[in-house]
Amino acid sequence: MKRNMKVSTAVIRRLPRYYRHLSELQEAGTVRISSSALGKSMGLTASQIRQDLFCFGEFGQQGYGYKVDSLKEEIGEILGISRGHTVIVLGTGNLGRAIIHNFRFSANGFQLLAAFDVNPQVAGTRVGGVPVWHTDRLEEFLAAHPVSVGMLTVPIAAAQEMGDRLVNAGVKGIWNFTNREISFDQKDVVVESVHFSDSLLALSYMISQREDRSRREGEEPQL
Amino acid sequence: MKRNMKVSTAVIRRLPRYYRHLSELQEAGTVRISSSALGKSMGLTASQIRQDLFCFGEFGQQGYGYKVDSLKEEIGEILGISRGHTVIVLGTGNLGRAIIHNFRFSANGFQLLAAFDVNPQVAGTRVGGVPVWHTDRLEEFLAAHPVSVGMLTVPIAAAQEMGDRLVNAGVKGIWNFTNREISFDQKDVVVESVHFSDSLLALSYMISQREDRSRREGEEPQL
DNA sequence: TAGATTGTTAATCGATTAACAATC
DNA sequence: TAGATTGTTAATCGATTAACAATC
Repeated sequence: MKRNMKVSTAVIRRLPRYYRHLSELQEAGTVRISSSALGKSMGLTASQIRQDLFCFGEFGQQGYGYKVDSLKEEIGEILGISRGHTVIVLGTGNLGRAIIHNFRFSANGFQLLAAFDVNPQVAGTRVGGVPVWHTDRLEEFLAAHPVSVGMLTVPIAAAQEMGDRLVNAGVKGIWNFTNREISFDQKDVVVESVHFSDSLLALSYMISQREDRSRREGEEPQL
Repeated sequence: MKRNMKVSTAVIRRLPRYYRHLSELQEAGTVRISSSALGKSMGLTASQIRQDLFCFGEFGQQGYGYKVDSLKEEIGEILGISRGHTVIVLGTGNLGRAIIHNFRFSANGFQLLAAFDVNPQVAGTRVGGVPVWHTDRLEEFLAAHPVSVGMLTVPIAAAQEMGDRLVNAGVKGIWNFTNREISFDQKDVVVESVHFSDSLLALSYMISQREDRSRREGEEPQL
């Protein structure tokens, strides 16, 4: 299941997409799929899919393709879905609550252990079944529970400070939802940011391009 | 401000990051910055930044660097921030509400016109100052208001259908927060997806790698 | 002026695509 | 067996990096 090959970030970013598409195929009852069929449905080439999988091992059968179930399973393993990862949520504002309520942590191999908030009114309550602690007790909690990932949905001004507290207490993964880039000296800490702003601005750029194009085509009607 | 050059998606994805970093520099009162200083703070090479900007024009001065204010302004223009883009929100569940409350649409050049929900109890109310319409009246609304982007925070099962309704009514940009890949026949429609799942699974992969590495190093203590 | 830094072309590197023998 | 499709190496393409003349 493993080669010692350096896996590019481009490949890493595609792995969850494979996993998601295979899950959908599985739900639809599809048993086998070829690299070309999967590629067509995902907008990739068959070569690229085979090349990506080649980084990790051999998962198919010549002349047949891939079994949807087992390929999904294998990619899940590669992604670390069955490693018992744990996560805590920092900040139970609108966004924190929304993600606690909506996001299927367990479907992605994560157990959501607790949430934290600075508001003493909220501490001691539950959000979506998850206990909320006061942020003052963060280090106490981390000393007692192994936490893989801290999810940051705190105000932008608190982002780096909360990140530092997590990292100093040994958390290795930061899932950053604040619109602030954060960084750490420890080289073994991984930061994954979800920047809504970057996403919308990229969309803004793309639709602006289309607008210009169609305006040009409007001015110069097709020959 | 424009060349006719094909701009790669890699460059497009970096533009919002430039914009964000320049905004932070501006807030910090920084007046000028060189490509090497900006690169260092963003984890890019000076060459890459100059090459990226070269796609769009000349924004610096030899021997001096870039004026933070005007470079930010120019990149904002490229991203389409002052084009008067508009957006509506489909689905006022936890996530929709959270984004309506938290996300600074106007700071990204978007005016949030309305939200839509299938729940008749919610229709007619306001969320964060934004009027909520019943989804039945979506087409009526779109006929009366120019909408650049529809933001999808509906249940996964409704994603494609709501997208189709938006696109059939002329909306060109879809900001997709559902964990379902959606697509459209119209080639001038742009879909930008925010897949929380993909993001967390990529993080899961990366921390799993670190776990393996540190376990290996623990077993074979450094020579 | 001398020093710094850009704009821009050329060189390098890495990722994607193509090709095909192996084999189910 | 013949047909299909993988695993894997080689070729191509595109993105990043390097270099340097132009110039502020």
